[in-house]
Amino acid sequence: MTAPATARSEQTRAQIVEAALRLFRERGYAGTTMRAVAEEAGVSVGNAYYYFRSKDELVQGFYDQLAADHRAASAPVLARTTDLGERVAGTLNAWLSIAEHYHAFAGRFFAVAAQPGNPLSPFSSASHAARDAELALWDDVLAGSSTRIAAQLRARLPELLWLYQLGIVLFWVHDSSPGLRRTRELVGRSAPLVARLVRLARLPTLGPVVRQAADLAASLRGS
Amino acid sequence: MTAPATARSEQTRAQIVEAALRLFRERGYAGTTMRAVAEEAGVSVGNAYYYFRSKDELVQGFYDQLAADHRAASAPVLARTTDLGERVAGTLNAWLSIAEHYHAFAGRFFAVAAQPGNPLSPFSSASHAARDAELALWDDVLAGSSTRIAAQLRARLPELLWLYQLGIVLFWVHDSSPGLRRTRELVGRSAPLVARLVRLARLPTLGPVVRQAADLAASLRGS
DNA sequence: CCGCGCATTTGAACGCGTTCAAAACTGAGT
DNA sequence: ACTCAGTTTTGAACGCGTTCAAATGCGCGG
Repeated sequence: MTAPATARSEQTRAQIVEAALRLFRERGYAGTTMRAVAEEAGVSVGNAYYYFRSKDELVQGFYDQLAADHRAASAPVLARTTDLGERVAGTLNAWLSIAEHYHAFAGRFFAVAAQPGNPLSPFSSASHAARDAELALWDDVLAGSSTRIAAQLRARLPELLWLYQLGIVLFWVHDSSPGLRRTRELVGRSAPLVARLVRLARLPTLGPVVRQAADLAASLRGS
Repeated sequence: MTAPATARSEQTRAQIVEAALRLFRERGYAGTTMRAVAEEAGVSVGNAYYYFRSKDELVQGFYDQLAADHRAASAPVLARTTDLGERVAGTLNAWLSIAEHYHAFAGRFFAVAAQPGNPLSPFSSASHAARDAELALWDDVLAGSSTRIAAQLRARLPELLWLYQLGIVLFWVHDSSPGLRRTRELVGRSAPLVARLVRLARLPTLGPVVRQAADLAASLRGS
């Protein structure tokens, strides 16, 4: 954010964001110009740039909004079941439901986010608030589950599940099937598998492998 | 490619590609304009567009070149060892060695490639030749290995290893450590783990899980 | 009321990716 | 040599993201 908040500036900012997200949905990202956003918001182009450093930054709201809504939308399934597979699937399906309004411009969003150093990147320090919120959500998925989890793995599982989610998201971005059916199927098939792997991780035979995987996940974090 | 080949056109094309890759390396992708590429190649801007539909398409050569070079660079390690972990690590390290010249603009390349429908996407039909070449390489990594592999998994492993490679590449793109040290460490730690998981996949206890994972990998392929 | 400093707004202009009509080139056939 | 058709080349112009100097608005203190 490039400007400190006053009542007037907050209103202008909100108008711009609202206009942008509406036009992105209607026309796609590429089909929406800054001139159109400014006009729709009732401000000048330069004014839009006073508040947002770039067109790409206009989609920041999408990311933050998603993370906030994800937790709320996941609450029902997390309250209802202790089955790990169901909790994982439910949490992912909650995300899919919220995100579907934005599928039209998700490709652009993730393309931008994939660039190193970009504040929108899920791995960037600028996104740590949203990322931490997601990690906390996955921690809750695990905490409320009846599945016994290998001790060395437990601390790393929120991150591994978050990475799993990113994989689902990547698949979703590329999914052009009606109703995003293929992504939902992928969730339906992979979540039980994930739950099963988590359970199997307690097998003594797999102890060394689990330890290695946990160490590896830890090293991904190293900065 | 937008034009049929004649000797003259091949020469012009080559000049443009050469100029582009040189400038991308020197100035990065964003710092290189099409006007600069055209001037460096000794042609007009419009002429550059006669051969390449967009600035992004100029990096197609990078992708194709990588896939071709990867096989050649992997040959020594594949001839030397039958240990699966070593073959996997060697194959990935070969890629890293070839690709390092292009690290400066890799972020842009992958950002573009991540967009749905983009011909540069590793998942697109336009990239199937390069993708098939990579899959064939991973098949060779497995075929020349002494590790016994679970039958239901074998057919799917080239793809799974390719996806593993994409994960490494994604990490590499974001790696700013000296000499891309962290990526090399990731390879060094994950390749033995992968080899171990492949071996463990033969355990009867893991049979159902392996079958499920193989089915899942197959469904990722759907249409 | 005026002046000041800061916040907000403006819109012309800039640079860049890209387009496209027209010019120039090339090789084959008569 | 000329004509024709196809290929290659050109560079001005377009649209878009973005910038920035100047104008306007606002609140506070004297």
